[in-house]
Amino acid sequence: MAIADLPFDLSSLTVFLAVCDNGSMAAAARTLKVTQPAISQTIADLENRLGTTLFDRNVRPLALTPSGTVLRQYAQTMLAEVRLVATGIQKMRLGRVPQLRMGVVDSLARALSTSISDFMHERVGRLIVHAGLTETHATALLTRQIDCVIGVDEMEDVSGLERWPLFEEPYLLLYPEHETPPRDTAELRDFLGRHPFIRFSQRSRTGAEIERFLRRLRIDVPFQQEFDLPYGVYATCRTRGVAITTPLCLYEAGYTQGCGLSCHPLPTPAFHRRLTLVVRRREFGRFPLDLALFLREQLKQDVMPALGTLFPAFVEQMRVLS
Amino acid sequence: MAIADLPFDLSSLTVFLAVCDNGSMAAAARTLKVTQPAISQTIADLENRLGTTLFDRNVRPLALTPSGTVLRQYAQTMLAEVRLVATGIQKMRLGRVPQLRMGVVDSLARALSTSISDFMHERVGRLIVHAGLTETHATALLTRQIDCVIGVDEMEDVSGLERWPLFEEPYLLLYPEHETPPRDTAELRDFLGRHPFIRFSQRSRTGAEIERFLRRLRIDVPFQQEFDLPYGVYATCRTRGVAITTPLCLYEAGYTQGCGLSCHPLPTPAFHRRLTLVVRRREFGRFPLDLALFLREQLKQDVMPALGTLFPAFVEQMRVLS
DNA sequence: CCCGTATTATAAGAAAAATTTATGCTGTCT
DNA sequence: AGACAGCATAAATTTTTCTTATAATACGGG
Repeated sequence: MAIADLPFDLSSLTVFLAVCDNGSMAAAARTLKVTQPAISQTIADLENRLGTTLFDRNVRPLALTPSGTVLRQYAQTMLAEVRLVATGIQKMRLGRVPQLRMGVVDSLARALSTSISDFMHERVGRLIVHAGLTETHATALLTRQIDCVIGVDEMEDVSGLERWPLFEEPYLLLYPEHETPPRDTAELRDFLGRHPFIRFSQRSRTGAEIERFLRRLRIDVPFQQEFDLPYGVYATCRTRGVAITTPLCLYEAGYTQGCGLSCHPLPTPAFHRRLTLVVRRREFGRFPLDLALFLREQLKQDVMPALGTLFPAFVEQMRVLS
Repeated sequence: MAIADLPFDLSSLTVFLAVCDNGSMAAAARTLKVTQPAISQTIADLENRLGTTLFDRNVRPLALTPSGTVLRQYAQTMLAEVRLVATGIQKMRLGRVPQLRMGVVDSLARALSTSISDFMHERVGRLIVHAGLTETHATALLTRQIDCVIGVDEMEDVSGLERWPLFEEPYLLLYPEHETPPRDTAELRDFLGRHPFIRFSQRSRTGAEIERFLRRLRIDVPFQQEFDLPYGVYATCRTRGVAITTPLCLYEAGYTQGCGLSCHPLPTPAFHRRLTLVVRRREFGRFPLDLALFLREQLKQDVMPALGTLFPAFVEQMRVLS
């Protein structure tokens, strides 16, 4: 039984309008592909619930009563609104969202912000972008303070999320260009021991991954300074120090050739950073898929060429994912 | 299963709003007096049909998703409209009708028209009154060209109608006051033979009933003239002729004492005319009952005193019915 | 006026939907 | 870590809706 005590239901209204439009219950039954008694009983039940007669059965074709005439108007309006509601919800499913709050890691702000703005303009009523660390974004996503995250996926063990891989890039050593870079793990350990190590915040996934990498190589590096933003790490290295970072981070920080710093691959095993679009499952229809496709295209068309120019030694290791 | 393929139904919307308002499915279940799984399954089905998630179940209390927020607005509006529709139909049930086309026999036009106008003013959006003969009204009622009839019931054998008896009055002989009225059937036969008989249209129930009455008494009267309207019969009698009519017809025609005509009871058996309100069954809720009660009151308060003054010999035979 | 055809109403049974019962899983708080 | 409240799910039960069978009624044509 229906939980709610309602004077009618939408199915009954649909049947009622079909009878009005077709001129008889038998014809309405044929149109709706059910039997004629199904229509007869549905109309009788509707009349019972409304407490009034809707059709005059003593003439052929059926005639509407005054109550029936009034209900017909209401019913047409109401069913049109049902379609509007469904269409409105479906627009959201198909990508149109009224408000989107997104967390973007610092390293992508410069690379994507202009093109993201264009993409969002026709798809999102209101866009709110939070720059910051993935740790903060992860918490905010899980507590529904933001709706999606672009960054290093900090929530691989969390269910109920959708993930769209975007980009993969290698970590690299940033060092003064007049130095001789290390060629193996032993030389790297020695090299990092002889230079101040500037590291990313441990609250960031990137910083945490770098620490894990060094522990795997049994390199215990006392860091001299720690920064949240890629620019902070880069600017300090230009004064004194070395860092482990990525091409995108450097691109974001404004790195140029001739800035007095060089980039050197790290010793194996390969060590990469992956950027992912993360949203809660099934809340925005296909919007996240569209956004991911768009971001990949922007990375491929705009960002990759710029990175290729700046970091020719790393081109093979930077990939737009799918 | 519901015949129509709809994106949702009103019951599901009601459940959805109850969860929104109560903050949890368990609380909504208590409010709606069903079990918690009933709510859970209803919401899941609604989400499936809309193709989007409405609640985030990974936090407590439940949080609405953006789609859920949008649907909540729509749902509140739509259910408010359902109540409006039901109220609108119920107003009709309780007596408020948008348009009423009524047939009123000629003999009642003067007696009731002013007070009917007042009564209808607050109950009927648009009133259309057709004066005329009951034969015409009966046909129009059965073919839905008019909605109710006040007059002599011409449709006693027709089912599907509601009848509200209003008034009963005697037929009487209208004759020149200088004549000696007949005292029995034989004298009546002789009397009618010696005077021109002015009769009501045979298309009217009143005319037909009078003919039947005379045939029962084996009085074969060649009529001189026939009129549709009571006034036509009355005016002609004032010139020359006699007629069988009723107090209300005379009242309608403007009969006054001193007009040169007198009224005489007809010989037994008693011969009465009954006026009835007739409508098609269950099309106007209680409106017909209200109208009948009102008409009876008007007949009692306004018409009966006037008739009592004009026709003192007939007071005992004129009755407002119930 | 009668007959044939189409339509509507109704009873009973079948099928589908909705709800309940039982129970396991998950989130939150202490 | 444990207790408690809430949500999800499977299976059983109940209710609703539809179908089948058939009778009653309206209408048009002969």
